Amino acid sequence: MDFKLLKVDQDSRARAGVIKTDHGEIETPIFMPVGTAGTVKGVHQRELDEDIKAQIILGNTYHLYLRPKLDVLEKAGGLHKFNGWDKPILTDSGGYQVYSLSGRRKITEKGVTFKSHIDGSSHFFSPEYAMDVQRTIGADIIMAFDECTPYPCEYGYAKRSMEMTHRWLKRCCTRFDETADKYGYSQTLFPIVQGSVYDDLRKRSAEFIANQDREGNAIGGLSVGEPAEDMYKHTDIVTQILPKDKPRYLMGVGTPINILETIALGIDMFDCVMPTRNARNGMLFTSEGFINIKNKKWEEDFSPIDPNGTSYVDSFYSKAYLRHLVISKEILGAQIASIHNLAFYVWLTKEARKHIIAGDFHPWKTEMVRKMATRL
RNA sequence: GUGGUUGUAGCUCAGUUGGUUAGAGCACUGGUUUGUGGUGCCGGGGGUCGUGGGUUCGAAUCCCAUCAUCCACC
Repeated sequence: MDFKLLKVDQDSRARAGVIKTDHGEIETPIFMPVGTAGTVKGVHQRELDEDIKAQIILGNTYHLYLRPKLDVLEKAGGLHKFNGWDKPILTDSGGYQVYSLSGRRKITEKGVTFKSHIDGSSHFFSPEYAMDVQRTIGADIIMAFDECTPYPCEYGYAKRSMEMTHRWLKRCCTRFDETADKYGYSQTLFPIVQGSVYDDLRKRSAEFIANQDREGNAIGGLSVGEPAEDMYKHTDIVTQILPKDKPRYLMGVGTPINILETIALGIDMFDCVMPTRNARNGMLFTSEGFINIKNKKWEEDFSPIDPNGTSYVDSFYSKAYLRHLVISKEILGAQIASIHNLAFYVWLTKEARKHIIAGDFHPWKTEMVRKMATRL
């Protein structure tokens, strides 16, 4: 993997760059659609590529490991071959599920024992095994196995958890470095900064992660319920420490406003379930604001979903029809809304990049943030 | 025609030996969802308890009549 920084904004720390992988280039800042179980829910690979213009998607280690299971993925020749997506894939390590499955798992220094949500069976992930699993899935970018602390989280726990995540990271790096790329293309490992909402912990963690000198770095443990101001503050602390010549990935973020604000702080990569999950529930993001398509006021609005939208669904389908589909829980409703929202998210990051390069990112961002807060 | 069953929110139904402004789920309506368990979560509107009488301090609840419903038998 290779990262080239093309331009840094004069009024903020926003950056435009290019990540090169064996599965193609990624222009940053970039939003990465989440494809938990090897599929971006409700979206065809072709739509992802041609309509949404996604440059990289996510897979989830925990989910893929449980289903279809590793032997199937290995026989398929990796996730790219299995699902037909030949652009880059990043896998989350399962660290987030350690957080979201609390109650079904037990964390020790060795690793995490967890129970499958599918059949209740017990499984164990060590940092080493999380590397092996992600290599087998065939991700281009592999994430370190971490503990994502909840919010709120008391200082003592946050500190101990962060220190364990750092020790786990060492183990991840060792295993990653002593194992080979699996399917003939290069794989890389991103470490993750933790530290909850404590300035000194975030600073320490960012320094530790920076010192590992991997090809890219991530910030985790945010967007777990803390106020947006805390998210910005800690992203700010961390991006001032992480190396400038490597991509920075803010995990799990966020709303369009969160994305714009943290691009300004120097973030290059984002992922979030919001555009797809909220799409399934009728929330649409547009360049003029957001829409709850289920609202009665759209019942007889036969105008296009989003006249400014970049995807074909935006002009092809009307608000009234989409409202009908979402309310009727028709599959097509989830598909149309997901394509729309993902196309918008990718457009938003692409547009940010354009303005960073053009040199007018700051005024553009200020105006966009204002619009994004508008309920249509 | 006779005997019985059931009538409570748009739908499916709870509702104690009679006891405050009659509840739930779904539907409707508004908000929310941040490294996805095809979801959660929070709020709101909506009922002359089939109808008409009666008993009682008090009736969805007990009594009578009536209408509707379904079942069985002539």
